[in-house]
Amino acid sequence: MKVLVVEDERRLGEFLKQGLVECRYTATLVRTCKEASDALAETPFDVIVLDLSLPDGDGLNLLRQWRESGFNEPVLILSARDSLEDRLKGLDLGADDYLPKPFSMEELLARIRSLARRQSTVKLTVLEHAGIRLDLVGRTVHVNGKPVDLTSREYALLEIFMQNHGRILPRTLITDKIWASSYDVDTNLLDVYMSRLRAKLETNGKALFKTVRGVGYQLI
Amino acid sequence: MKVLVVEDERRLGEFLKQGLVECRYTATLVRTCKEASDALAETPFDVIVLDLSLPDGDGLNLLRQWRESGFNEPVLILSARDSLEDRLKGLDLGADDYLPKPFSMEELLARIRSLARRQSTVKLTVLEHAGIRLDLVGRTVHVNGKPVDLTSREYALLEIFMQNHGRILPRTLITDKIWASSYDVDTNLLDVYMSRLRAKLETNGKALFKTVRGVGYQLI
DNA sequence: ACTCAATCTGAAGACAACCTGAAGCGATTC
DNA sequence: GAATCGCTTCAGGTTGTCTTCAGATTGAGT
Repeated sequence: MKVLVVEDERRLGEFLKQGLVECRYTATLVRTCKEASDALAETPFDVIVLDLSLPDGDGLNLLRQWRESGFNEPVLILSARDSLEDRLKGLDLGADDYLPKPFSMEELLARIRSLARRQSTVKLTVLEHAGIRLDLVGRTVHVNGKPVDLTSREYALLEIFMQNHGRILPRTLITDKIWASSYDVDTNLLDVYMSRLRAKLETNGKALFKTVRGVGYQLI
Repeated sequence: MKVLVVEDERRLGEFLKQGLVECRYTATLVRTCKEASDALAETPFDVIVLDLSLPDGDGLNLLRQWRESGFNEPVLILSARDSLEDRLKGLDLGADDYLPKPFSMEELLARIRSLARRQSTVKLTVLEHAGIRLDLVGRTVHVNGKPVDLTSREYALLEIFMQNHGRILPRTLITDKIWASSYDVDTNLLDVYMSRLRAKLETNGKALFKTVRGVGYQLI
């Protein structure tokens, strides 16, 4: 999780950076508008903490510039100006949050967590749905608490479904992911593997995978 | 842009709703946890404004429940409790913003805009109209929250109507898109499929598709 | 290097879902 | 009230999918 801190006052900047690092964020500290834009152009960040008063320009202008050129990273504004108008202006220019000084480190961290959570579509290590538990790290699968042995192909297939449950996945989309590009369209490998997955997972009789004729399959 | 307001105090609730409507949002006002969950299950909202003290439970528990069951709509908490701990708790339970009472309507609107803006980048994949929800990515269809199975022809037909709802679509325009150019004009395939779509979608009795004699059909 | 087991692959028949055309009935227009 | 257009139902035909099985391939252990 990478955070960019744009803050010209050295002591506050270092304090923020240290607090972030302690919470296992990767924090980058810059002091000017120019440095900030350069850093942003170079690598993507998950959250940006932006102070408004900067030596070479106004933070609000910088923000407007970013939004106009398509940067959509979540921005949290940090400011000593706490009039209502300032807050409104910041939010309408594309800020995602506005924290008036003075603030507690705890609250800043909570708000960063809130912003980051939304952004990252939550990189979970365990997928769970419809009684199926799939551990991405351990590569294990449990159905209703009981372990199930899957071969690597079967596992890859299930993972695609678990990460897209509810959606109807076209056959070509699935085969592209599992058999790379060298997939012969005339073969019925996918049918065979769907049959096996069903046999191993649908133990209690009720269907987990729905067939959509002419299109593909759906994990309900 | 749809906003769900969960607020039990009637005067404040109406005030919020009116303010939102004046800014051209579609606002729904509910007063209890149960009503809120029901509304959310039925249709998706772009932003949810949640008061913490509700007659039938705590807003924070409600929020936790939602997040655990996969609702990821942006939530803005509205609360008289403005201790730091409350704010932190709310944000870490999955709230996207926290606005202490008393607040100005202007600021609430600015924060809602900020939340909605972020959300709206992904929105184009779902068409919604007349109680029908059509997910273009997942290729799924829901009517009043309930999933409906459609064959590929039926789905293609519905998609045309959803992307042109309100318009009167000539029969030839529809058949050209679905049966390509090799469509025999003497057949009544379109009639057959319209009949099937109606049977599957018009469950509650009221007509969704209007026939325009001699011309075509219209999704109201 | 060899053996053995597990997994992967391709083919074929059975099966079921969907598509299609026709026919009878109902509704609307003139 | 006749004619046209649209609605609904049904059965045959087509096509996609399911299942099984045997041969090929891979990988681990000796």
